[in-house]
Amino acid sequence: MTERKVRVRFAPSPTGPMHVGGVRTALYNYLFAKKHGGDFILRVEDTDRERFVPGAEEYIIESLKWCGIVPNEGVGFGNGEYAPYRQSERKSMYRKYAEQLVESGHAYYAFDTTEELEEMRNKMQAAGVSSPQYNSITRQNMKNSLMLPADEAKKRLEAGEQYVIRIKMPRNEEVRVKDLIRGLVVVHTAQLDDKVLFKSDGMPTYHLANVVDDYLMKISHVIRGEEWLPSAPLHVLLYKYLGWEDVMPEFAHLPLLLKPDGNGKLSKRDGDRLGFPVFPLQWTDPKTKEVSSGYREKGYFPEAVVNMLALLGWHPSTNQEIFSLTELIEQFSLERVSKSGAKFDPEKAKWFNQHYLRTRTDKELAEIFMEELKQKLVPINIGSDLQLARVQGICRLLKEKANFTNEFWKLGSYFFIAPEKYDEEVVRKKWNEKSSEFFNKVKEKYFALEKCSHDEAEKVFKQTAEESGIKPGDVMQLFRVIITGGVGGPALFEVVALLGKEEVAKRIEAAVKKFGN
RNA sequence: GGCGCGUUCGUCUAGGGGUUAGGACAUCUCCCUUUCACGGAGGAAACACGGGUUCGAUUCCCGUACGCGCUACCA
Repeated sequence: MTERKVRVRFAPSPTGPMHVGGVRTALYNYLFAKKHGGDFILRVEDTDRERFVPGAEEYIIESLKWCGIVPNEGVGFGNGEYAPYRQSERKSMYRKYAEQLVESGHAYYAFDTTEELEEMRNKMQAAGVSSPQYNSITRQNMKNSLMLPADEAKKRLEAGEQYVIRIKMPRNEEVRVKDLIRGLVVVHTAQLDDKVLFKSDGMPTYHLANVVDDYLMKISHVIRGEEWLPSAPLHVLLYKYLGWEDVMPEFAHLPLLLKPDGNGKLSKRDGDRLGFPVFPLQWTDPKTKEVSSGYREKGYFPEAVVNMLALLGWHPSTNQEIFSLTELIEQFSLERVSKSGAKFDPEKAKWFNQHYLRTRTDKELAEIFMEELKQKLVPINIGSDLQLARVQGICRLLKEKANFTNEFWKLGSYFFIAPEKYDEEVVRKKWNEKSSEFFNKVKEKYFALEKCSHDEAEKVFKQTAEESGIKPGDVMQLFRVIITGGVGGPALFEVVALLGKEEVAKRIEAAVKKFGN
């Protein structure tokens, strides 16, 4: 069994946008597969038609692509040898396995209607049973092929009566599930119920479909969320009853992603409430038109999201925090996945993004920023190389100040538009009777310069100050306010150089006009 | 309620029978700096509780508490 080729799958249900917890599950599957030279498969588990949401499948595919978690085979990724990968398209394959289980005595037909099931539950609750189950005891009072006379069950089947197939859970056995993260988990079948395997609409439930597909697709490791741990014994039993025990995959149940404040599973609402995305991509609900924000649209880099998610529940033996996807593949192991749930931390997510922002070249950032500038209708000549070079220069300064590229405009709009408002406090404190004369002198000297580089600009400024008997430090802040309107920002003479002497002159004139006398 | 899983700084975590319990984010102080940020230095900050086992337990065992998950013809 250890000789088997590693094949893992990510098997989401298209019931809505996949959130970051799903992305992390996909990521761990991907890392594990790549680490062992195996395959990563995307299988869409759409056995529940009621909950199907249009666009959800496309959303999942696009999200994986954006994150760089690319499956070897599966829906949207060039179907492979085991196609189809959408369970709705595999519908015809499941019935025979369900029937095989009936024949071998491990499952049975049940004809109970929804009303009858409800009645049974109500009765039992009235009798003090808090969560009634359809199990080895209660099944004796229900309408199923185990209790009905043999010919009646057959008759009902032939008459086309609606039925489901349920597993015949043994009365008192121990089921042992070996989990790569949690160790051995032992459950008694007395606690388990006769789960429906095959629904009356001809579709399998998750439990059957999952086991059958994993078997057929030669899946070697099932890596999924912790919410599946309670049903893992059922799956183990299914492998046994189907005669597939020797090729049963290994299980690894991942800890859950928790909400940043308080406790509980991270949910869609948390993002809205706390103001950070829980989805990789922006999503518009097709019915309500409600929009949920996404990491991509919020300005996160996929590397940052992947890096952050990788460390939420997994840790290498070193203190390394920054990982490329390649490094993650090299170092990943299921043994180092933690057992407890991880609270999601938006602040750390921001820190990761800041890191990756600084690793981007000025040119890459300029390309991103240009897109935004176009939309802002900034009067710059987008097509020209000269302007690209200028925006690159701006990005070089701005990337040291920002966490996200979408903060560039807020941080650096003064590169494109002269300030309209000036920091009042600085003006009030620093502007005096000598200011107009001093800045006019600076302006003239800049004009005399052939090229107003940042070195030259600084030298000239300081010289002028000295000549006027002013300490440079006393006018620096004022100069910044005249140029940018505000008090913070990149090295001032870098800004001056990028703006050019004509623009600087204009801004000095505007300020002198406004505050002079 | 039942069953299962979990519990180290505020958060993510390392560690593991004898440690000054380590790192990162956040926070605070200082340095750098014309500003903001970056960067650097430092500070504050944790083994849920109770019993065992042991010379010694945060680490192993058992309970308790708390949290989470599951308990559908949903996945």
